[in-house]
Amino acid sequence: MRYSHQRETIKKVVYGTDSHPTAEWVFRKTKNFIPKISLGTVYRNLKVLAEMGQISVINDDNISRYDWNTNSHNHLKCKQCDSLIDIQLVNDGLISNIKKQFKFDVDDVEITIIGTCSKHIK
Amino acid sequence: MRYSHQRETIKKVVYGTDSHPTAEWVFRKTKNFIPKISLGTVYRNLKVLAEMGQISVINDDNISRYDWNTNSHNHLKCKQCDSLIDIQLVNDGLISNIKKQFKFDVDDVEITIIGTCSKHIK
DNA sequence: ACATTAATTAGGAATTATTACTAGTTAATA
DNA sequence: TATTAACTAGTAATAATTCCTAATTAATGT
Repeated sequence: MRYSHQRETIKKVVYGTDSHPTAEWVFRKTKNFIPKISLGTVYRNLKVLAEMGQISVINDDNISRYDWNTNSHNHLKCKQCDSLIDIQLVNDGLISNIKKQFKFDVDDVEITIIGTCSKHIK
Repeated sequence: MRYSHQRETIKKVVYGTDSHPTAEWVFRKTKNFIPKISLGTVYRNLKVLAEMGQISVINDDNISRYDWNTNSHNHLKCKQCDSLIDIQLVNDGLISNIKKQFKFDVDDVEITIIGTCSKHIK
């Protein structure tokens, strides 16, 4: 894998936010540093960064969002502001239970809690 | 809401499978009963059925899948065969914990366990 | 420094999933 | 049976993403 200024910049952009941005958002932000960058380049590099395990991909309402946090974690999703908030739920035993109960080899546990965040509870 | 033969047939098709089908799949199946049905009609009715709470929508890898089972439940997703298997995890206390810990009003908890199902473990 | 080369890019076309539009059809009601 | 508003088929439009290709560029050897 050759060095690429575009890829490094895209990576920095993703690492610079907690907002779980979309490709489009990363594209707009990266344009501030590389005005002629193309959207295809952003998509391609987000994909390779994910494949290299340097960022992770979140599947939110049928659009992909990206996250510098590659540790296993969970999300609160607020219906009002559409924001994703990182949380860490402890599921001791869950994985081994699943394995026993369903003979299912667990790679990852995706948990998203849908609701209303503190800012939007009236 | 007026009766519609198309909508009833689409509903029966979704209720007739455990496979969490895509709109495309429902379209193909429904064509066996109504050959001239259009894909737009399928999408529109899947949406209204979901709005009426008669089916639920699952967001899987950036495509929508539909489920007759509208009770809160969870899924095992096999990477090998791409199938979704219904399971019921008990999260006693999870919701009230989230509420306390994050001041977050929970509507729904989405849990998907990614891995390899029994058929594909070697 | 310079030439070689294979990876990478910009820009645009293509693809996929989904929604919107419209003239014609149909279920409900009187 | 006539009226009418909801619904449909067929197609165009949109949104997110991937693919394609000629030009550019990072890495390597000279």
